[in-house]
Amino acid sequence: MWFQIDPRLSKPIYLQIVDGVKEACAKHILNPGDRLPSVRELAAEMTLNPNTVAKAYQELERTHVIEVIRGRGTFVAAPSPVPDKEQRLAAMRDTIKHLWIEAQYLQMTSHDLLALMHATVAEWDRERGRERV
Amino acid sequence: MWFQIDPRLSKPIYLQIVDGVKEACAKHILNPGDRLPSVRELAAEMTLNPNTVAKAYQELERTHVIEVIRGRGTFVAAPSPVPDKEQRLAAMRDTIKHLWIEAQYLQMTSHDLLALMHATVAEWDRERGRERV
DNA sequence: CATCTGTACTATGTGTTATAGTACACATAG
DNA sequence: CTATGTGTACTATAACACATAGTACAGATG
Repeated sequence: MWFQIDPRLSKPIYLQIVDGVKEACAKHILNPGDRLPSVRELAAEMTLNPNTVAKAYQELERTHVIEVIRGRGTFVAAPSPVPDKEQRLAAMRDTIKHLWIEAQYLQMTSHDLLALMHATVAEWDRERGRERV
Repeated sequence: MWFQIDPRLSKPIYLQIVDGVKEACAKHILNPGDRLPSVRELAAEMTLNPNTVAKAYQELERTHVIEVIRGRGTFVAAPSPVPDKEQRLAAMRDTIKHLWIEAQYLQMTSHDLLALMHATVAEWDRERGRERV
C-alpha cells in the first residue's frame, strides 16, 4: 500500500488513513480517477475493522479528496475549487505560528527556521517529482 | 491573563494552557524568573478545575518551560540546552510536510507556500518585538 | 500555628476511538 | 433473475482521554 498505519501512535487510525491518502495524492502516487481499495479489502489487508476504514473514507469524501459511487467504489477526485479556503489558510498561519514558537525553544533564529522550511519544502518537491506518472 | 481558553475547541483545555504559556514566553510577555499564578488562582480566574491547571503545569515542567518549587510556586525557567533536539526537529519537518500537502490542496505552489511562511514569520517577529520588555 | 504552594488520590460523567456483528440499498457480472 | 461486491447505517461493547469534584498530604512562609 502507499502508506502504513501504526496503532501505537496516539493519532487515531482513521486519521492516519486520511493523511496517508492525502499524502499519496499530493505526491501523485494516486491520481484523479484512480480507484481505492474497498472498505473491506483495506480493512483485511491492514487487519482493521471495516468501520474504521469507512470512517476514514467518509472524512475523505467530506473534504472532497475522494468521490464515492454507491455500489462501484471510491475514486480519487479531480481538483476542485475549495469552499473554506480562508479558514484553511488561517489554520496554516496558526501552524506556522506554532513552528515559530517551537523554533524559539530550539534556540533557532527566524532565519534558521526559514532555512529549514526552504530545505524541507524542496525535499518534498523532489519527492513529488520522482513519483510522478 | 496573557492567554485565553475556549472549552468549545476540540483541543484539550490543559493543552491550551500549555500552548498559551509557551507562546507568552516566546513573545517575552513572560520572562525567566517570572512567577505564574498558583494552580488555584488560575483555576478560579478561568473557572476551571485546579486539577486541569495542575496537569498543564506538570506538562510545562516536564518540557522545562517552567520550574516548580514546592510550597513556593511555579516560575518561568531559564533557557537551557534541549535534550531531545533531534526528535523535535523531526517533528517540525513533519509539520512542514503537512503544510506542503495542505498547500497542494489549496492550489498553492511551493513558492506561494514559502511566501506565506516568510510573511507569517515576519509578522510574529514584529509581535515579539512589540511585547519585549 | 495558619496559610499558602504543588501534588496525590478516588470517584464520576462525558466524548472519542476502535472493535464486532447485522442489515440495507445500489451496481455489476453471470 | 441470482450472486457478488460496493458504501452505508445501526446497535452494542470495551478502552481510553478529558474534565470535574472532593479530600488529603508535604513543603515553604510569615
